[in-house]
Amino acid sequence: MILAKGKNRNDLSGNELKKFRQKKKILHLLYQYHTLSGTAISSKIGVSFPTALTLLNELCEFKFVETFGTGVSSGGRKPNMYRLSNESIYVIACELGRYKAKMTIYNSHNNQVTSILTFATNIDDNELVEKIYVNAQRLIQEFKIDENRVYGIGLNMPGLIDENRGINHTIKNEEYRNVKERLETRFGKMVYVNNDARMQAYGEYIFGSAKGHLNAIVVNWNWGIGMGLIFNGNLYNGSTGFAGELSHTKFVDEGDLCICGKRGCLETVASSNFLIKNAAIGINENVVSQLTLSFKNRQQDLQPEDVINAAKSGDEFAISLLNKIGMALGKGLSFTIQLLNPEIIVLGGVISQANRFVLTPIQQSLNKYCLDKISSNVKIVISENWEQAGLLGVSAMLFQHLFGDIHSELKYENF
Amino acid sequence: MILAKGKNRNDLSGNELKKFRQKKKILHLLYQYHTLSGTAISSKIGVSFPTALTLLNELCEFKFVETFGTGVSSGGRKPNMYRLSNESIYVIACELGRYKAKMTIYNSHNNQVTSILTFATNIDDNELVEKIYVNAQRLIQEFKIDENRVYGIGLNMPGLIDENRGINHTIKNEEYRNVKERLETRFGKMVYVNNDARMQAYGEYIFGSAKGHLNAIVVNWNWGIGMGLIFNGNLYNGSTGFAGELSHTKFVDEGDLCICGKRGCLETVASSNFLIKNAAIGINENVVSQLTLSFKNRQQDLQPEDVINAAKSGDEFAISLLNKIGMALGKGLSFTIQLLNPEIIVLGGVISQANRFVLTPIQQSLNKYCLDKISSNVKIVISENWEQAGLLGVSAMLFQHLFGDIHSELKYENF
DNA sequence: CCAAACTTATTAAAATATTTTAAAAAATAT
DNA sequence: ATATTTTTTAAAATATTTTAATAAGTTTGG
Repeated sequence: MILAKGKNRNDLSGNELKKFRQKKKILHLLYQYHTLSGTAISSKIGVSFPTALTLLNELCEFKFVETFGTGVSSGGRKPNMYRLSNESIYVIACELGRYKAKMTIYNSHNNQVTSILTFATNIDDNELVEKIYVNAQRLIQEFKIDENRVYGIGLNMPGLIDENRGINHTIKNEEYRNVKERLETRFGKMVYVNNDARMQAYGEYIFGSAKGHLNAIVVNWNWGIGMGLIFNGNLYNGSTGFAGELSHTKFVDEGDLCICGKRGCLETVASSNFLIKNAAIGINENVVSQLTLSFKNRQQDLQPEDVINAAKSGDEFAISLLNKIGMALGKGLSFTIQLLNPEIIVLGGVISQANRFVLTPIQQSLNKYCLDKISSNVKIVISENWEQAGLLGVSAMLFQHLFGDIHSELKYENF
Repeated sequence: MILAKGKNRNDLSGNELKKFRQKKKILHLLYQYHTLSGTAISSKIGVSFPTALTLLNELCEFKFVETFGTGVSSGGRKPNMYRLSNESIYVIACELGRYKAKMTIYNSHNNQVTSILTFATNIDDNELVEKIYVNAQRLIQEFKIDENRVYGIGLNMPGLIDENRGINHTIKNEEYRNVKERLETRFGKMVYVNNDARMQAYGEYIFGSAKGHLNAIVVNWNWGIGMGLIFNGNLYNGSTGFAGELSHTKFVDEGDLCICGKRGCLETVASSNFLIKNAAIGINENVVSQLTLSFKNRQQDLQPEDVINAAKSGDEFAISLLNKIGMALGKGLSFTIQLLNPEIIVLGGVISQANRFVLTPIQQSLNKYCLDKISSNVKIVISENWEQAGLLGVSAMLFQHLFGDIHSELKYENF
């Protein structure tokens, strides 16, 4: 099932290689633009119309591309439109959380073609790769996907990850760190691995609230403060995969001890940690609040969602706690904005659900700490489809790699 | 003098356009790699060797390219090497400072082909464009440059600049803000305009201490703290051209008033402002120091260089002042490092000349404020050719645009 | 150290592919 | 209804790639 007739990619002759590249370019264009006319394709890949048609016909023959009605014309014959075939290319997307993984399969129109499968695992699970393989097989079989049409596996997971080599340095057992290589061996397909916050950012950029904004910042606001950065329309990893570690910068001189070992990190004053810790203190001091009434005897059950819900029903104590972490995150964002001058900041994660109870104090902080002419141009919004952002991001990234725009081509036996 | 024989770029036929693009690609490759063999070029632009040779011969005919000896071989005939012709393409580079402008001309090997001309002007000078034109003509005539071979003018200047439209929003008189358009009209050639700190950063990235480092930060450390950012090998402007404004972030809660109107900006504690202000205070208090001896009766003459020189000769007061601004900048850089995980930070500008007197306190700050696993990978170095960085940067950027990698092609009547 | 075997580059021709041109088809605007 | 615009198709013209032969080196083995 390949773009060039019955040959190994490694011994394509010059012209076959040329056509192979052109076809990949066409697939990439169709992925990006959904539908295109023959004329549009010929001009975009820089060949004449008859040549473009020949290439398109061959792609149709192999079921990668199909015609899709006619397009609009400004006075003249309507053009035939082409799009990627609905069942041409699938990718498996997997998101690994602290205790469980989510998995689903997307087609080249970024439509989910299976349900979302969940299974228990974690980044230090030695059986991780095997579990991913077994569960992928379950999805493939249950939903009758043609396995030969599955061209890659994308995985996002917590930790410090080298995007190119697909190594997760946070995994304790050194032998299991090379996640990409191990998955590639198990599946025999292309694999892409990156950090969860960054893939959520990419998902928001390609499909979500940051769509169309070339310079965007996406915050995963929860127990930590993950940050994904999009610069000039590209995902930014940093030189060793640490970009966006705002969470562990010092904001309070002699502040609380942070899990990272330092004191007074932003995370200690602007995340769920602060929320729960200070809610507990208040409850112990019998502050007037719903939270005191509900959680006095079961503080260990208190979750960030509970504080948010209390705030939404008007609880002043909960509101004041959210106000504090909003101000604190706002201060952190103000540095970020001054340094990076983004178009948009998208907030996701549990705390973002507090909506105006955090948006207002964030804005107050920006007013205080930013130059007006910089901060007045940045939009701060709450993500609308956070649950899928990470899966969609990893799927989009995989398609980008498959179509060869990012990595050097011919590295994998695709198409 | 064009790549395609005697035609206007706007009515090139399909195949002529194709060849035009291929030739531009070859020029770009030769600009990047300096010399290449025919085989290398054919594989890099994706055509067969005979085709590449045809293109190269045509480029040689028009004097854009020349053969340049033979290359190395690992067992076989030595290849003919090609390079850009020494006198094929020139660009004018101009750097506008507070009170004067510097100008010179580079060839496509980034060699200066004229002296550096200096003339008095400023960003609010209504005669700016005319002065640039007149002085460019002087250089062209004095050094007998073929004016038809000058393909563009690059200008870097202070202020908030929209790179694409070439508009400097900091210019007071609105009618004179569109610097790019006005220069293009006057010269009839391609023009590139951007902010000075960013062009210095680009210069350091392409030719200087940041060469080869895909993620680099370049600091212009003087009265302000300018910052240029390189991400994934590309210059980053931010969404409205404000990227790198670390200088005006709040670092001291109730600090000194800054020129920006806010209080306690980094600039008030980490720039020449702090140095001179606090040196003056010390001198008034008759602190034991060379500076007191030399400047007691002429404080208005005190320059940052004087403090640096005093420190170099062992003056403890001067050393302590430099130590303070080093610690302060270090704190600012630690946020930047945590957020952006760069490979290298290059320091330029007057204060960087204090070398170890500032490098040591900067490092101390990083140790205090950064996670070790992030900061341990970043190199902090002093620029080695700061005086030319801005001119070289703008010249390199212009060549990138000329060869069509960045902007859409055919926009200008080049080649 | 020299000749034979092996590489790699260049050139010229034959084979193949692409672009151009022109004509037909299908739709829109006047 | 006719002229205009745009797409599609097919043939002719042009360009590119392949192939094969030649040239110019390097390496190896006697």
